[in-house]
Amino acid sequence: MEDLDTKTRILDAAEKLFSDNGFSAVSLRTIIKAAGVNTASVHYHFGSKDGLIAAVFERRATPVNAERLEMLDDIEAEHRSGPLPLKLVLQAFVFPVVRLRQDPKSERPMFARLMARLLNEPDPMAATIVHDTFTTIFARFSTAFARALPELPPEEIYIRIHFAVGAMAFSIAGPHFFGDHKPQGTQTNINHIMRSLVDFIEAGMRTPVTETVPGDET
Amino acid sequence: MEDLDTKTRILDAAEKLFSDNGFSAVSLRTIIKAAGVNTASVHYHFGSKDGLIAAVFERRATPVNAERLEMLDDIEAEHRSGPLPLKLVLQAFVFPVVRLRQDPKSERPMFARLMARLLNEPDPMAATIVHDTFTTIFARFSTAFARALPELPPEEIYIRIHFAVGAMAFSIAGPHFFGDHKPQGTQTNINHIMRSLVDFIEAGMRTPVTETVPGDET
DNA sequence: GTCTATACCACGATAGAC
DNA sequence: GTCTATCGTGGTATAGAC
Repeated sequence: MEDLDTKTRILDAAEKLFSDNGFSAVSLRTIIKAAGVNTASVHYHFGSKDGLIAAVFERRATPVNAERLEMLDDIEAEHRSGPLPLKLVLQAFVFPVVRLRQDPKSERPMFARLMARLLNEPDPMAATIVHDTFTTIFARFSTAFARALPELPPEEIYIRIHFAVGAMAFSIAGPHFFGDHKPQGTQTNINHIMRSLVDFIEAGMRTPVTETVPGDET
Repeated sequence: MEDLDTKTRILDAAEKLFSDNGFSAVSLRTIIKAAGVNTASVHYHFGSKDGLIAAVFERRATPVNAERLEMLDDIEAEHRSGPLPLKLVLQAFVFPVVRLRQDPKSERPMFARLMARLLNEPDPMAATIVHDTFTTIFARFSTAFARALPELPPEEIYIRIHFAVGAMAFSIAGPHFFGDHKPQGTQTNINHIMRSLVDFIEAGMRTPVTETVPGDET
């Protein structure tokens, strides 16, 4: 664990710290100490803190997105015509994010928390990273959702994808605010939560649009 | 606008800056300059940056939560026995958040963005603030949802509330990552989005639980 | 009680020696 | 590729003026 090159050691240390505490709460000096490298090495290898964040994220996002697209390819191959099964599309969207488990001690996979953190980060740099690593995913799944929900107008699908992403991100990264109100026997296992999430989103996606009320134009 | 007392001027300036840029991106020195007050006055009146964040948030959260509870009281008064209408409960939960418009220039109400920012903040201090200002709301609405969905087990309601909150927070505060994929004619009006959100959540909440798969125990 | 001036230490970033 | 020194800015603390 200590014989890896500087770059990897920085990435590993940063990944753990960022997923646990968020980006702005973790200083480069903390990462440097945890990785056991020199002060300036982060800037040498990654240019800036933002560059490091992007590198940490993209290292994991690439295989996750590849798996998402593979699963979607399989679904589309088996349903060349007619509507796609919505549940399968949703599973292809959600499950690969959770599958990658780097830290066996943690209940939730690091990449999932990392992604959720990035999605909720107000910093415009985060938005750029998200946009760049997810445009392909967004485009491919948008059309897949359109094929799974042929009666839903594209504008509504667009909005509902955002609801779905928000629900996913929050339930993955969100602190457990109301643990003191948690009913006995609540499943905190991430796989159970994600399956519950897929059911929730599926129903939300399927619901027909209600007629527009006057006075809503932007 | 300049004759207000120091405390209010700090709160107003901070509220605007925080909702636009998030908390960590805005320095106290920026707030101080915008408010035209002295460097130390923030610490005098609010103790710390976290104290200021809490004060900014609670000033708006109090009336919003009061309105939520009023609406819920009305619903419960009209349905003394039997199940509550889910849609009305959801509207009581969502709409007051969006109603408060302090900044006419912005498309989205400041408090809504502020709340969403706070919900997604990794800092434990944010979790404390959220917990303190929302426990009553969470408890009251939990039992209301249980009355609206008598067949759903409490553990599932607990989880689904988190999905709902995540969807709401993300669609309010989330940067518009994929504006370049936005279909023509998409409604960006906050009232339209929130009504769409209520439909989405209602369907997600209503969907029956699927049987548990073995190997999911935590 | 309210406000002001000033100082302190940690942070991200950079330049230049090795 | 690595290390050290240093800069500007951030949150914070406090002593003292009104």
